[in-house]
Amino acid sequence: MQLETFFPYRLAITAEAFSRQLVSVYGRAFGLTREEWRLLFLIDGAERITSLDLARRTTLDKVQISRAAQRLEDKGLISRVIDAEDRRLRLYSITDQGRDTFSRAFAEVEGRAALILGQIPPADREALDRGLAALMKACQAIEEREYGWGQDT
Amino acid sequence: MQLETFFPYRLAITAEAFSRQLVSVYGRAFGLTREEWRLLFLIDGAERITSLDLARRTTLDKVQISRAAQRLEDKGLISRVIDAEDRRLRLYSITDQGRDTFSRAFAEVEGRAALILGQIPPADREALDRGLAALMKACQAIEEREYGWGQDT
DNA sequence: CTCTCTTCGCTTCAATTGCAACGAAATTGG
DNA sequence: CCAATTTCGTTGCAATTGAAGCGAAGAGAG
Repeated sequence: MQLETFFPYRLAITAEAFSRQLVSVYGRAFGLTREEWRLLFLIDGAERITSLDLARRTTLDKVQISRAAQRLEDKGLISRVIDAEDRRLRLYSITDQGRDTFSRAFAEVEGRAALILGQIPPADREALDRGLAALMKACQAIEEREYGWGQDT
Repeated sequence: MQLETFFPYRLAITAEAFSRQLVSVYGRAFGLTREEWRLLFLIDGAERITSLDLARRTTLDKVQISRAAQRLEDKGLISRVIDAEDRRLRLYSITDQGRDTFSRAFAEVEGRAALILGQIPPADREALDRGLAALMKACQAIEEREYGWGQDT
């Protein structure tokens, strides 16, 4: 078996290559890490959100969220306030500066993504979208099954 | 824009989820990291290979290769000898124990991958394969273009 | 041959990351 | 109402990772 033709390997390096392209945009031009980028993305879209929701909607754990949010706050892109109803929680919202930064970064990231995806013939692009959706569904099915079993098979 | 429907994000988390499934196999049952797994894969398939070739055929840099190979050698899975023709180079080869470990790990990994992919309807699986190939090609085209330009646009 | 320049692999040091423990706040059971 | 337990966010510490530097080996010019 050749490594290069092994499906899991092809998937991994392709996803890495694509991701690298986008990181080079929001990383270099806007100084954001991948975690910061994702948080900013969610907070921008949700005008007041708790860290529980952030954790639920990303694959980040609470420590990663705490540290990334800290950095975003230091940069003035988001603000955090203590929830009056449950004082253990923090409510996140985006600042004007954060909104501005995000919209500019998003435009560039989307442009870069479109540049790459634009090179793919429409039929292949549809195939990619379709296949990816199917794979994600299959992965979720397996993860749930494992969770149900509660052990490692 | 919803993060969950943003194509780059879907690609990233799907690839991560799939990869996590496989890491849980070769990681837990065989104690291999992803780098070690990839190196072992290549060395098993090539009965004597230099680190230059290993670097060329993975996305690992020379330090990652050096450290992963060190660990593989400590575990007795590979052996490294100095190339007589160019004494700066190391020649890697797999040991009997390494071959045995790899073949068992590979069978399990492939089984897990097949378990997931088997849940996908054949038509979607073909779409995935086709779309992924197209995306990889597009990424390579962009990377080469950048390299040609020699700068960051 | 000798001197310089490059390449390869390893090591060292700083930065990043992940795990576990902690304090603050809320919930539960009596 | 109060003590015990749970949950949330942060911090401290250890392990992993990345970047720069170093010695050994080879290549090329004179």
